[in-house]
Amino acid sequence: MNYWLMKSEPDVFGIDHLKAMPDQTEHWDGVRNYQARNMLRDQMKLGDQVFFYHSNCDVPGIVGVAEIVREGYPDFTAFDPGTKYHDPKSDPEKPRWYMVDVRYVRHLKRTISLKELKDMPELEDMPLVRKGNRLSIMPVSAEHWETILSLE
DNA sequence: GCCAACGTTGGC
DNA sequence: GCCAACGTTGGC
Repeated sequence: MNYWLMKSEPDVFGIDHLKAMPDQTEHWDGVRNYQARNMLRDQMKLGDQVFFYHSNCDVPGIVGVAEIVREGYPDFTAFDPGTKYHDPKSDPEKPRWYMVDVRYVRHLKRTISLKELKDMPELEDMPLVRKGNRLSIMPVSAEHWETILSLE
């Protein structure tokens, strides 16, 4: 079992949106970064646990837990000329972008803010708190996962 | 709204 | 293959 962190802007698609979806499940579309794509396509496995992170908001931080319920498959929004995620270079025969399906598990009892995470010496190796890291999907070690949950 | 950090693009 | 220009992310 692997652990992950996935960022989303609550104004666009927050954890409450996920919870409100049918089956509390949604496909995680729109990732247009190769490093993140490789994780979606190759590494995320059924049952993997995910921290749901809110970015670009008043209090950026981890707000809940989700899990992977479908492994990587082509991100069809790349094929749709009508959407902002359209990428003419992604060919349905040879898709460039991938996504997974994610299901809501629970809210944390409280938001664990980015600031709080940055203040934890145990988490200084976490990519999330390192300067300039803009990846929207990143792996979380089992140790960091437990440390973060212990803050709840 | 600003801007640092980073990724991508494309001319050469 | 280099690198300048440009676009995006995301904290503040």
